[in-house]
Amino acid sequence: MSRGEETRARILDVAQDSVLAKGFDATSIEEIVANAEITKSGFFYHFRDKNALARALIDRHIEVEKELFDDLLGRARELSDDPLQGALIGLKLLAELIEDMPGGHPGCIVATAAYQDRLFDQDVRDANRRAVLGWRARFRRMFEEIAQVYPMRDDVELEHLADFVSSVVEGGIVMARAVGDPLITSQQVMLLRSYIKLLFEPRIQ
Amino acid sequence: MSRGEETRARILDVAQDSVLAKGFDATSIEEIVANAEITKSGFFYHFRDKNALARALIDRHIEVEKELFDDLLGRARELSDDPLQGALIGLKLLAELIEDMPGGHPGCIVATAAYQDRLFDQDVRDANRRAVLGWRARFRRMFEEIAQVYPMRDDVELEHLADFVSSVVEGGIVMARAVGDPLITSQQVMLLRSYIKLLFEPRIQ
DNA sequence: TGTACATCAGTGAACGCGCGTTCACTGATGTAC
DNA sequence: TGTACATCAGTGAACGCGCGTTCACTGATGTAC
Repeated sequence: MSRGEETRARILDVAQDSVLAKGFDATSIEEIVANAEITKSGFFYHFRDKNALARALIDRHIEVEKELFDDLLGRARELSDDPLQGALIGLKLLAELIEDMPGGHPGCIVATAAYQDRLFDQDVRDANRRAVLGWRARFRRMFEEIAQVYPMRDDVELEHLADFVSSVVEGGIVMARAVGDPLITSQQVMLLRSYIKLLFEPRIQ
Repeated sequence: MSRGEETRARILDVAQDSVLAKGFDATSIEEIVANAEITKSGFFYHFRDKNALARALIDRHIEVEKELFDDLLGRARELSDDPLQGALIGLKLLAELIEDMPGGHPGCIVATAAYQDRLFDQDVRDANRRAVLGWRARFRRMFEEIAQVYPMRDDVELEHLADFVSSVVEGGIVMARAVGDPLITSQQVMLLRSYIKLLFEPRIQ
């Protein structure tokens, strides 16, 4: 990583912290450059304007999250050949991952962008939309594999079910923040896991 | 309602629209007073400062949401004496209510406040916290009544389950906004309903 | 190996605009006698 | 019923501060010959 790339990454790091805590508009460039220890004009060397920063934050978020899930589901798949058990293990790993984050899940910039969309230009909104549709496709595949092996106990659309994963995580983050209890997010993920179990797991009785 | 109360309500109405669309900080007082058709100083007659507006928005939101749920669960209770059936009917009514909102659920200011909390003073954060804890208590009672009659198919905490209702709604709103498909929120509520059904409903087989 | 030039990764000062807030004032309505 | 005063619900002009953005410049590193 060159000096320029390092500075750029540092800007994104400190910007993300502030954006998640206060929202995009309330995060001033002045504040970002103070924390990143450069000058204001240094910021504008790396980003054409504030919108370009938003775009870069979302793009990087997509990248990081994709790697995280690849890793998580890959590990889960190693632990079980069965797609249902793999998914259940994956969700448990996800809950543990979130639980172990100091101070709770830092928040999702896709959610902040969703609640501030009239602020951003079409580019940013598109990037945001693509991120969510990417999650949908990923989890849909996961549930399709399960549904090929196990009958469903209730008649629900796999696409809605795929979105349910994202919903519960996003909602769980909002709840954790609102109540001030970081553990809520992982508890909610475990309830999602309970649903998947009841929906697909054959009854032993 | 006196003239002053009408103006105050009009200010809150237009402010809420903007806050949900762009976030609190990005909503200027200038913009609010333009839409409410008063002068800027008229705004400061009704609110001491911008924080007082945030506080009032959250307080009113709690009030409105409480009435909405009282009405909804009351109607559901009229349709069935059984607590489980009542809850399932209530969730279905909720999904329909959200589905019928033109342009989708307008969003939850508790969620925007959750993602911008460092902006607000302790008063506002407390109001926000109380709102969410109120929901928790309400849904917890609902699930306790069900659990007294029906055994649970999976061992989950009723408190977490109560939060799950809020999580799914909040997450569903985020998803609907991010994807740009207003129907997602009600679809997610129907999945929550599916979970409650599988979790409590006795098997017929 | 030295020189000339180009690119990279910034700096420092200045800009104008919009924002939240204040303050002195005002017309309309309500109340006491 | 009329008058005096108080309160309500604002108006209009001005303020200073912080913000995003621009622009001319600069030292360090890379590249060609």
